[in-house]
Amino acid sequence: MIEAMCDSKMSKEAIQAQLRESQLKVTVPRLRVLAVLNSSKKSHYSAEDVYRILLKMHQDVGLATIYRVLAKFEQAGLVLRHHFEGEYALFELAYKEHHDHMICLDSHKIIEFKNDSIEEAQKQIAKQYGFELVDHRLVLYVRKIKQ
Amino acid sequence: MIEAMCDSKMSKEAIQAQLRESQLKVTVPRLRVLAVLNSSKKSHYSAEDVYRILLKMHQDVGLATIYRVLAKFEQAGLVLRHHFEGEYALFELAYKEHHDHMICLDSHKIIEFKNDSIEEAQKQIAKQYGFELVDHRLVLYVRKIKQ
DNA sequence: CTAATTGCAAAAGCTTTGCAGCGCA
DNA sequence: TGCGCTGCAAAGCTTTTGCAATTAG
Repeated sequence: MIEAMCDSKMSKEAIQAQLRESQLKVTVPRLRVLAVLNSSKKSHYSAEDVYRILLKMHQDVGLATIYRVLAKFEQAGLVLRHHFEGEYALFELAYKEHHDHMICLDSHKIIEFKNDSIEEAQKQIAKQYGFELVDHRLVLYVRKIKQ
Repeated sequence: MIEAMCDSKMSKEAIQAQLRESQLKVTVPRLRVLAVLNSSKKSHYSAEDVYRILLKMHQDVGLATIYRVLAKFEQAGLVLRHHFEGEYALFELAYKEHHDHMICLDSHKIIEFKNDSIEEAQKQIAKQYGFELVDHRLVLYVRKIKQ
């Protein structure tokens, strides 16, 4: 079967390897979902996004399956789940370097950024309160500066 | 009519004033919702929380109304909406000093904290990218340190 | 071969909306 | 009095679940 690679940055073999490393069974739906997430079009997808993209490629996967696959991926640490706008979840591959997000309130564009001093400060704050930092979410809501 | 003050930190008059200042009509449901939000029990409530608390006090307000009231309050800047866990929204009064949140993954307790250097760094980052910071959400997911 | 995975449809949250009646300013 | 607010029930969305059939290892 010929699978359109969805403009993926990764070979099909590499994607299969991602699954095996995570101790996940290699199935057609999982490969298809990973191919979409790996595609270079954008990096944040809702379950519905993935569903529609696969529909358009005539590589349909049931929406319920997509939710189950994404949940498995998240559990395996392959994928991160975000709730930027609150109504629905967005997923992105986790293998990238850690980063936070900036969302433009005008264009709804998502920009990724990283700042070490903020990362470090977070750890310190958790420690101050007697906790260890497990994870965090930082989202900046911004607007283009008008001149 | 005698309104149980729901252990509020604010007098009924002060709560009415909050509404008038925001140019909102003073109605019974709005006063009741504000009384709950102002109560000292906790500071983050879901719409359902507010609904059930008012039920228990025999000061029922329709759930739909609570959602509409909270939306109005948010719009007026009286209330902040959070999506800590993603599934549902939590609301808190906005008049308090700005702060971020730390959530214990074991106890689900919500701890508020403030850190000026992080606040400042955020502004700088937005600026670097040609944006102005409008708002932000920082949530730390933590666990008690085990000895 | 066995346990895990899939697809479909149905159900389950949370939240919003339509509409008729009520209430604040 | 007039516009906005409320309640109820119904609808909307995203996400989850039950179940029988299919598939990976």
